[in-house]
Amino acid sequence: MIILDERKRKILQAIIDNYIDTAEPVGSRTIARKHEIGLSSATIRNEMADLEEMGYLEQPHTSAGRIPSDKGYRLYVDHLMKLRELTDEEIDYIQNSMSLHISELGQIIRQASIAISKITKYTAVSMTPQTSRIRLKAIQVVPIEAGKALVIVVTNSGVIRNSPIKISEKMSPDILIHISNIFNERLSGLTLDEINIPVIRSIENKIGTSNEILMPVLRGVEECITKIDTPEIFLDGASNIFEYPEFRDTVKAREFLSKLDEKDVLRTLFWSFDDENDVSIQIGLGNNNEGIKDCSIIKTTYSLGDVVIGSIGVIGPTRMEYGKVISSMNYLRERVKEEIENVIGENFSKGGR
Amino acid sequence: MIILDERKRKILQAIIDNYIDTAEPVGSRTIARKHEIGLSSATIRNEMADLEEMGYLEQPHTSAGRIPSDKGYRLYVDHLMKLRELTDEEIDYIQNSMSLHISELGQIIRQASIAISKITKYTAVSMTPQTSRIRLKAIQVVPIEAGKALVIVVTNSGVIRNSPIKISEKMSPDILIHISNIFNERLSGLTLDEINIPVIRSIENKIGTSNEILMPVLRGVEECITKIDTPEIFLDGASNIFEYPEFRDTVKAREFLSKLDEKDVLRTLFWSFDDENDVSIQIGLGNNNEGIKDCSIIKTTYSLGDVVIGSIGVIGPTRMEYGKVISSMNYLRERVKEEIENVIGENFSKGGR
DNA sequence: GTTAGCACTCAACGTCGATGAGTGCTAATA
DNA sequence: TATTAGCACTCATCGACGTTGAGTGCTAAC
Repeated sequence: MIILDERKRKILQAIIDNYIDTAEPVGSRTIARKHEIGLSSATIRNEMADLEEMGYLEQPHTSAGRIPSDKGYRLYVDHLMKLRELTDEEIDYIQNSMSLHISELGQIIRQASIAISKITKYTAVSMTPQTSRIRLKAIQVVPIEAGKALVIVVTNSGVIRNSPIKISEKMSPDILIHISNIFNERLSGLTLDEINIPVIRSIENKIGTSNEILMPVLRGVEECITKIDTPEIFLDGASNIFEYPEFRDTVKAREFLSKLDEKDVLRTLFWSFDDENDVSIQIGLGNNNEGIKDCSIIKTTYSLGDVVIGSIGVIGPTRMEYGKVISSMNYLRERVKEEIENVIGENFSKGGR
Repeated sequence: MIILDERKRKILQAIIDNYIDTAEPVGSRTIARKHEIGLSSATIRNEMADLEEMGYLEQPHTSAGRIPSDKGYRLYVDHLMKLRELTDEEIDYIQNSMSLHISELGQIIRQASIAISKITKYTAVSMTPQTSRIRLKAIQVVPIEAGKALVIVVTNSGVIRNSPIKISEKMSPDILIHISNIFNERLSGLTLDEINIPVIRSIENKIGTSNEILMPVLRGVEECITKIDTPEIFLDGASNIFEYPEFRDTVKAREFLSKLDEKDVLRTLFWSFDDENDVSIQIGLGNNNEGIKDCSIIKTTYSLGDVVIGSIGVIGPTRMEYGKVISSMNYLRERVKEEIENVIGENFSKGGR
């Protein structure tokens, strides 16, 4: 099935390119002049009327030019758009910000988020998932000073969390090691939601409930797990939206920024569209989302084996420079992959297993 | 020295109260009617002319009412203003958000920052200091799995940082403990800037440079120290500024938000005025600071012994509800103190020693 | 010392006509 | 049959202009 004849495609592409550039409704004459299609404005006018009828264009009011509809953008993104190569400066910038050799995965993703907000001039959102598939890898109890120790939990998604606890002053390091070993033996390899009452009981049985170290350590482990399981969301470059005329109205800007402050909304949005490709795109965010309904999200997800470790997205007006954002994301994705492999030293793959 | 006679003070207070409330220049008639001063508008007009001459008031243009000058606000804050009691809801809110029993100091301060931005409806800024007076308290190297370990550094300001390192696969836990002990012995008690080449050398001598574990651990410690020394700044409730008519202009709002994104500016501002009292106030942020020049900062600093552990501030238009913000800060301060004592279990004092 | 009265100032607001970009339709053209 | 020139019509935008009303400073009376 052919979608649109060649001429209509060319015209639609020209219109959308122009609109992305100027944010002004584009008229037939503009297209006839600026884009080398050998047609008069009248002909283009007829084609535009057709395109509107097919739902690819809209008219803000009778005597204005046309603007693309969400359907129009979709076609544009899927078939018409040209990817925009990154400039040398942009490549340099990404290289630099990704070669800090940060050791924690969350930090790498955050860094990438900052980079993409800088390069695309849109707002970047980065988040960690809340997933029951994360497995514990190691648990350690480490003495800090008399009466104080640190519980440390490491997961297979590369997250490290710690929680300070108070213990009896006369607790010897040997006991701590012993307890660490038991916790490790019983908990490591389990996913977060496999840790339940029976498992805890089995630890209690092994150590003995009377042991005064058990409770603080348990509480410490619990706190670490809570921290791991508490999804984090970061915004970078939120004030970039002021670049764009669609937010020149304070009310609009406010609604946008307030919406982004509602982390749960953002989370729902982010995981609501699928991610079959490396980079997936949601055009138009629907009517329930006052403030961001005329926005699009372009996002990518990072995994380690079959565990999702985080996700980065760019949110901006539907009139977004899709070509540029997508190229940036693709490139950044490669760099992040390399960096994660560097740090973890394991194989990194998109999904699969 | 008496500052202003009783009548002028009453009138000034009434004007500032009114302006803080409405954001509109206030005229003589408004004061005569709304505030029970038994004077006619004409008399008040004369007094207002006096107050303007003395520099406490300003006139946006000839036929408008008066607005307070920075000097006026200063007098207001120091002598005229009434503290506004917190409502039961506000107290409840603070109690709840402070009783999560978070174990890390940075998190407690962040939590307090979120709370105060919610209650005051202004933007809250929280930051950790960059100070050379922080001392290391403990260093530990903990095995995670074959070939991987974690370096953990704890400071006397309650900050805990970790850094994963790669080690030889056949490294035994005993050696790690041994190395931990040496690092502890040589580094704990030192301030960050006391850790220099000779100190490192002494560790090398003790362990022996040939030891293949030394370098990764050193690098891990270094990374932890960098993390400790990297000041963090958080903004909460940045979109609150849209509440206020002085930012109804998109340009203004944008300048404000962009300025807050420049972390170093914020840092400089924050530490540029002194903190003799629990809560200190800077009225008007000067002309170098486009975007926030007509703003005030109200801030408080938290210390543990003689080490500053963090600072929380509220930034908003000079026309700020000083009474409310100050009460909230005072109350929150008490709660944070309690919470820190809870966690640390040591005495907490403002500065002194 | 206080107040009533009055002339004057000036931002804010609404009205109104001019302007111009853009459309749809029709008739002429290739 | 497809394309284009021409024309009447629409409608947002913008500047000019007069009105309104809040507020002032000053003077004269209380």
